[in-house]
Order: sequence, then structure tokens, then C-alpha cells
Amino acid sequence: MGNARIAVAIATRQLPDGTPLRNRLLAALPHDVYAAVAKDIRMVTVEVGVTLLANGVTTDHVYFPNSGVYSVTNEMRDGAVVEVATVGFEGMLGVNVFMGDMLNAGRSMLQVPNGPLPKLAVGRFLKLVAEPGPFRTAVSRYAQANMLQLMQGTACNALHSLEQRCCRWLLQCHDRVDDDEFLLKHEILAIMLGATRPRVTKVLGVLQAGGSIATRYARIRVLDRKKLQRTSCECYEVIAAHFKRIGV
Amino acid sequence: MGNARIAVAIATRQLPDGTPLRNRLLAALPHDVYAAVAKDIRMVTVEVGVTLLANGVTTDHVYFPNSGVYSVTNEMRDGAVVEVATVGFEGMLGVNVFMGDMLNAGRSMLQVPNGPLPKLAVGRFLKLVAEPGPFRTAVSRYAQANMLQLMQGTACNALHSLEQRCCRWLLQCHDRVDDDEFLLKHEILAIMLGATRPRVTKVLGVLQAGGSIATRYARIRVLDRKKLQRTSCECYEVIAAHFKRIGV
DNA sequence: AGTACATTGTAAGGTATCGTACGGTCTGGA
DNA sequence: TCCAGACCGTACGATACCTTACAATGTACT
Repeated sequence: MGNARIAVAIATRQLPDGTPLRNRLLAALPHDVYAAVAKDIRMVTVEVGVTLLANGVTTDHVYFPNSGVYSVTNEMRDGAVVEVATVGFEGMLGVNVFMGDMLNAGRSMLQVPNGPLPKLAVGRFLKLVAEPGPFRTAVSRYAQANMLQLMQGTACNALHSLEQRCCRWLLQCHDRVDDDEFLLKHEILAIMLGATRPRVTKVLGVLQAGGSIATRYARIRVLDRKKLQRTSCECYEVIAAHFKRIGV
Repeated sequence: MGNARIAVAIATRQLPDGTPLRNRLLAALPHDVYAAVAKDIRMVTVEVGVTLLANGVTTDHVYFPNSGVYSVTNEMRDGAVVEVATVGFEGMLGVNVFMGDMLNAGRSMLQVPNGPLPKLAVGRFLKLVAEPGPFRTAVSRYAQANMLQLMQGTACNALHSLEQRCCRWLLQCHDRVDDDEFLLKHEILAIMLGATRPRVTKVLGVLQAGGSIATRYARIRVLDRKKLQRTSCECYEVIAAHFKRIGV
């Protein structure tokens, strides 16, 4: 019995706290390198909405989400906040460091909680990506995919309805959480989409009436993914295709 | 007289067709390298709206605008087109190549004509950026600034009014053309902003009544930059500050 | 069970935007 | 000089969205 447990531990890589590694970027590290890096990974417990990387500030750590949904948001002078990129286990928070810019762009925070968050010191990260290899390649591809996501998002915000964008967000969220139901308040969703809370409530009501989702107090459950996808704009598929093509 | 002419030619770098070099990225090349590269630069004459880099296609050339305004646009399945990034003499078309992705993202085209366009073969470009140095640094910084522009644009499209975004576009355009008046049809501007042409006409009418601009047949003249900046959203300043900070 | 608080549901009046259509004006070439 | 086509100005009904406010419901805690 004990042996079986160890076998599993070896077969599926683990984070320092014992949870299985899902982050795609860290997973790209060669086995021996990961073994060495794992010691330097720290697990952080974060609350929804708390700033992980502040805008215009140099940080000492980058984050590699293992579960849950994180957002890079942009805040205007009048306080209006809107999401510009969604990040989950496929990526990282702090790509700007890889791009050679130590100042964070936008504010990164947790939106849908789903477990602890691994972080790594910037210096350690930079050493890992300094040399060509699978990790550097993975991070580079992610940076590119992230840019494609931004491009699609820019167009989407200019052209598509709230309902369409809301469906897109729910689908992207669903992809990053290993459950059909997740913690998500209407207000959070409203901020993400740059809309007002009552409008989001109304849109979610329509989606619920259509049988795509079920909403509870501070929770949303995806019932019919395909229906949700039909109501969404094409941007969900386009972004997913980009990520897939680039191999993230 | 002849000597004076040569002196000028040496003092201000020239493109193969004799026009002075304004593109910031090419200008970052060391003198001797530029002299060697100049032979490989070809000048292209382009028409407004013609596709330079098509979406999802591998190209053999990258472009370094020397004047005028170029756009990277995103096209939806229903044919709706919207601009996601503005490019002028500060940048290049085809950054994705630098990011390690040979497939173009979005469609790049000319919006405001202002002279011929220098192009360089992809292979030649890749050799130039392969080694660390001032050119590689400049391109890398531009890639980063471009990403910041995308982030700000995403938020801007979600939050700001057509009038605000229109002012931002006119300011960005004005920065890239060495004249207060430039060729720009309302319809082009409408496409850029993801709006309908009549609305753009209306907004431009208001701006004209306020004395910020003067419009003629297919032309717009900037009369009062500061007034235009006050009517614009903060995104113009934010993006300009990003470019400045990164040294593009 | 009951209370305080957080979250969601709903409404109303006002503003912005959309789609569409049509007439007016400018420009370039016959 | 005149015409055809390109471009701009304007209008109008329909729809989406915003702001604000308040009522209803779920949750946590006593």
C-alpha cells in the first residue's frame, strides 16, 4: 500500500505541498530540473480580488497557477476596472519578466479560487529561461499565445454583446477549473466584463432560463457547454485554437 | 554643392530610394550593420486597405514603416473588422516573427498613406535579431510596448465612448504623420473603431464644432492638439508613456 | 430560531448606439 | 463644363446600455 502511494507520487509530479502538478509551463521542465526547482517553489494561499502583481511595480516573484482562474486587469484613473487576460494552469502571471520588462503591466489577481498558488523568485525564473530548452520554449509560446488572446480580446470588446462575452468568460473559466460548478459572484463577473452588476444578473438569468447554466448564491454551474458555446461569440474558439496550435 | 549634398546624405541615414530613414528600429542598427542591411531593404508602394500581412499565413517579409499609419486588424467570421494595434515609424509589421511564431496574427494594412514602405526578408531579419545587440534590444522593447498597447486597447474598447476613442486614434495618427493634415476617410476611421460610418461623421462634426479639428473631403486636419487630448480618454497618454518608458 | 450581512432580482428614466436609408457635396476624368 | 462616382451629412425608429435605487433571498453566526 505504501509502495503504491510512492509510485503514484513519482508518476504524477507533485508540488511542494503534495498537490499534483497541473501547470503546463512547470510541467515542461525536464524531470531532473523540476526536481531541483521544486525546492524553490513556494505555495501561497490567496483570496479573491487580492493583488498579486501590482501595476507599474517590480516584483520579486512570478506565479504559475495550478488551478483556479486568475485575471490580468487594467484599472483606469476613474477606478473602472476591466479584465484584459485570463490566466489558469496553462500559463503564468508575470510574463512581462520574460519579455525583458521588470515592471508589471496591469494588476494580476485571483478570480475563481480552486487551491493554493505556486510562486517562484524572479531570479530563479530568469535563470531557468536564460538557456534554450523545453521550458524556455514553453514560456515563449505562452507569451505569444497571451498576445493573441489580447488581440482577440481587443476586437471582442469592440464588437460583441455582453451576453456573448459573458458566455466566453464562463467557458474559459470552465476550462480552468476541474469542476462544473465554481465560486463566482455576479459582481466579479461584471468587473471582468466591464459591465454593471444588474446587467450581468439579467444575462445570467437568460442563460439559466435557456438551460445553459444554473446559478446559486455566489456559484455558477455549467450545465450545457455546447449550448453555452453556441451563445458565445467565436472568440472563445479562436483563442482556444491559438493556444492549441502553439502547443500551450 | 555636391559635397554638401553628400555630407547631408551621411549625416542623416537614407533608405535605398534616398528618403531619410525615420523608422526607429532600423535606426537602432549600428552604422556599419545598417550600411550592409540597406542593400537588402526593398521599398514598396502600397495602397490604403491592401493587405500586407494576411492572418494565419506565413510571410517572407517584415515591414518597417518609415511614415504613415498602419494597422493590425482583426476580422470576425461575419466580416466585421476592427483595429487592434496602430503601427508607425516607431515599430514594425510582423513582430510575431520575432516572438518565434511564423504565422501572422491579424491582418496588417495601410491606413494613412505618407510615402513608400521599407521591407526586409524574414531570413535577413532573423539573422539580425539572433545576436544580442542594440537592434535586438530595440525590437524586443517594441514587442513589449506593443503588448502594453494591446492591453490598454482591450480595456479602452470595453470602457470608453466612441468620441474618446476617436480622439485617441486621431492623436496617435497625428504622432505618426509629419503633417497636421492627413488623408483619412470617415469609413476607414469607423472600421478602425468598430463603429458605423454615420456615427463617426457625427462625432467628427462635434469635434469640428469644438475647434479641435477641421475636416475636408477624405481629409482631416488637427487644429488643436491639446483640446483633442482633453476630449480623448487617458489611454492615449498611457500608451504614449509606455512607449516612452520602454524607449521606443 | 433569529438577526446581520452579503448577494441577487427587478425596476425606471435617461443616454448611447445600431441599422438603415436618402439627399447633399466634393473630386476627377470625359 | 459636366457627369459619375466617391464621400459626407442627417434623420429616425429600434435596441442596448447606464445609473440608481430598493426589494428579495441566501448565508453565517449567535
